[in-house]
Amino acid sequence: MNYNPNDKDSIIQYARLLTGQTLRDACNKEILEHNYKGKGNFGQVLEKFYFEYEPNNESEPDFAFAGIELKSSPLKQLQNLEYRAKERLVLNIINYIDLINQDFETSGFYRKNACLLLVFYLHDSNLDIIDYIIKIVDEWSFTETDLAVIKKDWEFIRDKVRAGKAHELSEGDTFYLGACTKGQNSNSTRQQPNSQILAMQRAFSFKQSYVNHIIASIANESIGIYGKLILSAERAQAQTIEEIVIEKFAPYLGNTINQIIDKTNISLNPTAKSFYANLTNAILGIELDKKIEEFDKAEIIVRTVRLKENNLPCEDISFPTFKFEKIIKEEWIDSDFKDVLDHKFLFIFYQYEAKQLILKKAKFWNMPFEDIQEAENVWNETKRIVQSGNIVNKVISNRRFTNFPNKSFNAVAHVRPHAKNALDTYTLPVKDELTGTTEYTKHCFWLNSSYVRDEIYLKS
DNA sequence: GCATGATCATGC
DNA sequence: GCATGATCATGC
Repeated sequence: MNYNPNDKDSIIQYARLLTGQTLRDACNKEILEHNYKGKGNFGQVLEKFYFEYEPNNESEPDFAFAGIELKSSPLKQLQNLEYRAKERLVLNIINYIDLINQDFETSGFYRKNACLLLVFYLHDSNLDIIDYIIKIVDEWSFTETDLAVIKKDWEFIRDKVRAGKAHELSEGDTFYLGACTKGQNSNSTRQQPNSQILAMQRAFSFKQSYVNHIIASIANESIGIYGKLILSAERAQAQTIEEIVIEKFAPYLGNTINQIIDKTNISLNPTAKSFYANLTNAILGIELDKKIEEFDKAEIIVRTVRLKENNLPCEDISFPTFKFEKIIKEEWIDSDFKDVLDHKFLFIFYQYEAKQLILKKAKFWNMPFEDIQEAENVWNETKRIVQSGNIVNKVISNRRFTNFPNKSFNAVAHVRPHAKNALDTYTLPVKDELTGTTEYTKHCFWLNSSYVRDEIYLKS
């Protein structure tokens, strides 16, 4: 070995030598050539052939004596050549049985991950993993403020498992630390305490955006201009992000938009671009040109909804368009639609009263388990329609009506166009039988306005 | 007044 | 040029 596995500085110095190299360059060539058979993942090869140890038991850090856990994770490169996390950073698998009897400070999660040695490599699907270029290597541990948020996330996950709801866990439940699914398919299940229902195997993980902030901090680079909601670790220990945000909204509930503008002492043009986003920033005390660090790290999707006097949103809630060719190749479990529904949302409701918009409610929300199953039905039906080649149901005065699941198909979501115009299309994998067209107006999934009213606005 | 098709406007 | 959040238009 070229380093001392019991000495933290020695481990980190040795790890840093990886920067700019590939595993093929950095590892002992004879050992690698004799033992690497083109199988395994990057992390395993890194452990075996660079650090030259066999993966150890699950509950202790990889370098137990030095208290360091080795983690490697892929990067992608943006058009402007900056690096971003390609995916979430997966930490230890959750043992549902053990978890419910733990406290955060003495938990397996914290013992194992309190100090991480991070190795980020540039992913390239054309290359063998031992030819990936390693870009960023450094030790990292939680800031005090983030640790307080993560502790609350961890406790939320533990308490849900305690309640016998491990099978209902969602990444949208929590802010920075998620319980991500781990395993090839929905057959990767485990027993859970306090329920007979088998639960998907899950692991603690940092959300992809959170990993970007880690990368920025260790690479000392900026990924944007941010304002903070939480100004001290003490605040993060005392209150959740949710409580802090709801508290900031409270003084403005019942106010008209003009009253909010007056109170926050900002100048906003109501017809301007990101008017509602600016108003939200003003209420939260964030400068208008800044992104909100905590929301970004937690991948919170903020949506402003205008309600009619009868509580029904003026519009349904849209999501990004899907590609017809892609959806037929996806499985639900790793589909884009499920991914977005596994996020945490902040809904901000304004309601028309006597033609004035009044701030009524700010609410954090993530889709309940049973509704995600409903959304799955919509997704499955959509995939089926695309595969069938029966997109168009009828054409009436040049308007083409489709067979995609509509509002009466499902109480949660439906599919509708979402395009620049009717000629803004994606290619169809199967030619449409009725019209013979090989491309179709871009569509997306929408949350039904009635669902938003009943399940998000009206439910306390 | 709702359901569904169609489109706008901004920012990256 | 396109993705995204938001909104308009038409017909029943």
